[in-house]
Amino acid sequence: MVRQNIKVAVDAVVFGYKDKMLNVLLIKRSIEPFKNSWALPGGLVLENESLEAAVERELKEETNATIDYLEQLYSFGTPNRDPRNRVISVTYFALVKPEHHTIKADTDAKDVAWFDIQKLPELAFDHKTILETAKKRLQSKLTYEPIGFDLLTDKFLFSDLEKLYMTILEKEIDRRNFRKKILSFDILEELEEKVSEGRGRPANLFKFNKKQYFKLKKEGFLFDIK
Amino acid sequence: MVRQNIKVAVDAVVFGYKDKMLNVLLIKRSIEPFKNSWALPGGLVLENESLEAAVERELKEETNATIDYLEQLYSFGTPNRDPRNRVISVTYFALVKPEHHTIKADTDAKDVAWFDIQKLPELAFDHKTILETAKKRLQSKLTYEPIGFDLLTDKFLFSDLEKLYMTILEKEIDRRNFRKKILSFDILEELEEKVSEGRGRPANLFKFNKKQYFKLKKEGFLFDIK
DNA sequence: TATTTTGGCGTACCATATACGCAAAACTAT
DNA sequence: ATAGTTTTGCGTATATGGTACGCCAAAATA
Repeated sequence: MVRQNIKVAVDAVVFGYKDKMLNVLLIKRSIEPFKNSWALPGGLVLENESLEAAVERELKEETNATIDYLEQLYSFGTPNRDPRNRVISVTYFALVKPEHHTIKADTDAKDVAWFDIQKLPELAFDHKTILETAKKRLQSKLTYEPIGFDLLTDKFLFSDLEKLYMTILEKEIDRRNFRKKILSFDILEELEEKVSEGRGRPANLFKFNKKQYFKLKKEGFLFDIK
Repeated sequence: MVRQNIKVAVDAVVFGYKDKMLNVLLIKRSIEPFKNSWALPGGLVLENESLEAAVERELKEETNATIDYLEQLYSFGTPNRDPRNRVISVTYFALVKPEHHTIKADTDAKDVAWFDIQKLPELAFDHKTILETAKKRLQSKLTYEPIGFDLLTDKFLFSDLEKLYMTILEKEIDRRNFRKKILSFDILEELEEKVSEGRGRPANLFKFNKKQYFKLKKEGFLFDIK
């Protein structure tokens, strides 16, 4: 076999929806290169570990995060993306619900933090590119798969869902048409509970019915929000 | 840095549209493991070569193919997908126009061949899975990007395009509505030339206007065929 | 000359997207 | 209290685009 000394790493772009803004989970590097820079969580794959297992392990080790959605994003392999060695990185795209937003609560949390996607610091390596790729994936996927629910609490208000879509897609959405469309899919469960948020008419809580969604999907239903 | 001995390979699923059927380019393995099995073209990435350069080099070496469209597909990294070593494969998705269908014409061609996707032989490693992933990508991408033209000759008949869509999407398409839709996009150039194919009324030749497509895309146009 | 085959244009209908009016239920200020 | 404001939730009208399909033209074949 040809002599080859390329290392294989995994990196993850972990999105969370916090304070009505899209956030990303970053870690502060404690070693060179890019010491003290912020970077995506990740690291080298172990000898006998699948790629997915590697991401999950790194996220657990570095951020203690609980992941609600995970999928492969893209592989980055430009020869000099890491100044030390040739490293190709298989990147992943992850979503975290608000109930899992507390990260590294057990140890000191100064080296891992959520960043509003609008106010990002300089990132190590080519992580800026990776993050932009992930953002595009999130935006397009939001329109044809119900992944928005993996960024909200189990019980949520319709206005939350609507604001999430507007924030991530960066455009205005007509409240009434959006509601009509989503409800027509018949994948939400309307709960009895009502919530009053200070002002305005109290709203009903909803729950995403995953089971129902997969049933409909199998029958040919396509989730589709313009 | 952690000790790690994982090899990095690239493999390509190369599609061609031949005899009104979707074809894939395969090579016959001359060494173990899977000696004499058919497999996707590919091989290990060289130390200082980008992933794309590696695919292009392997395709050139193994098949002498000229590629008209290339994009990354997915990375496969299950620990035991290669019985020898841990190998992760970054796979690519490629399209070849009919004018570039002749492969390995300069040497003996017995170890590389086009296969009708409906009549595939057994494939080495996890290449069957990779091919299925690629086929799904082709089917979905065909509906939202004008990649069908990279499977046709520069000048083509409308009926060719229509048959290509029906073949790849595996469904009937209404001739008249399909024509109306595509023409409404204003990305085709109607040539003066007419072609008579034996029987029936002679048809006009068309050309895909790539420049015009990118201009419209930049202005917000979305290619979309149901 | 009649028939078959493929090309090309046009129209009618139906589903869905989009725009937007309005009342109910809470809070706030006077 | 009462009027004004905010947010929720439902409904309707209209525009747009998908889909079904009729029809004729032009060439080859029988």
